[in-house]
Amino acid sequence: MRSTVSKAVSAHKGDLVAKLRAAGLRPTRQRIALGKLLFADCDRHVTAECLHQDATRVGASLSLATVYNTLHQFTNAGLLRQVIVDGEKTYFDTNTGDHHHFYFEDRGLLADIPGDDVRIDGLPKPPAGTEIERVEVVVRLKSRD
Amino acid sequence: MRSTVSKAVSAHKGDLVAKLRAAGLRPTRQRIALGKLLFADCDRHVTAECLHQDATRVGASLSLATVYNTLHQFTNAGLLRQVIVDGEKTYFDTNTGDHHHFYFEDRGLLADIPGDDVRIDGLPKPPAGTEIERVEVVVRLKSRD
DNA sequence: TCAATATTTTAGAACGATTCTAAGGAGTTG
DNA sequence: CAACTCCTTAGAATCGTTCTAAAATATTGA
Repeated sequence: MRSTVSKAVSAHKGDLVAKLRAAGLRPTRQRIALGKLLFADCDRHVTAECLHQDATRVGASLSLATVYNTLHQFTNAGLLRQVIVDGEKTYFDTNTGDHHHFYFEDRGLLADIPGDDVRIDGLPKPPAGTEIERVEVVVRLKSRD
Repeated sequence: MRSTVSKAVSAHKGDLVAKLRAAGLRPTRQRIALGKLLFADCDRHVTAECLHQDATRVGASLSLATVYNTLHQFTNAGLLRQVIVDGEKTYFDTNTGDHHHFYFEDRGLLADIPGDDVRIDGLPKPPAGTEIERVEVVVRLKSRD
């Protein structure tokens, strides 16, 4: 038995390697470590900085530059999606499906709103020569005193 | 009838001074110059950098730091609204009413979508202890080839 | 009007997230 | 294993934005 970390991690190492290969990315130690953190359990919303901390905490030693590179490679491969809600930092969402977000401004945290529940009507058609790439809804929340 | 939008600029200097005073801001040369650029004609979506260029172009000489300060002061006073659609830079919108945006990703430009036309249904209620500050819809556009 | 006081402006330094560089390390293929 | 290509990395560089503290300007009251 190799990994004591969990009895049933949802992303087996084999799956992850296949996933990387399918994306044209070599399954390096660093990418596997990050992939495990990102795709093992439930959906996540991470920044480069916090993923780097996670990795360090788990004992994987890799540079911040690698985290940035990897997040972008994963995003280009369609494994992640970038979410912009805050001018300071960029978030990456492991949920690449159609959905929207709650943003907790106080704490700088994101949470998914399932896309099926939300309907948007009355959008004008896009200006000539352009087409819609995506419609993003962000519900900005503040904590109530 | 005070303002003929045409030859007379819609924001008379006097109005602007009153507006600044009402916001608790002294009507300095710099704030008046920026106020004229921002509130004179139609709604605008500016970045600090581009407003600074505008000001320079018009012959008002002020520092970039002042543009930043002023944009934030105007925002705090409710005269502007901040829009975040791009990790690189922050936009300020002279339309402070309820409305949404088209974002032209190629060109980095924003355009208003009147809020009345758009309806959003099926939003879950916010988590306990929080309340909605604002719901923002961004329609990301790409130019069609 | 002028002096006294409070606010603003500003140049330049500082900052923080992100990207770049170029050199060494690691995965792959035969 | 050799040869090749791709990846990682430390550190420098970038860029938008904020901070600093000193000089400039607006306001107030006499």
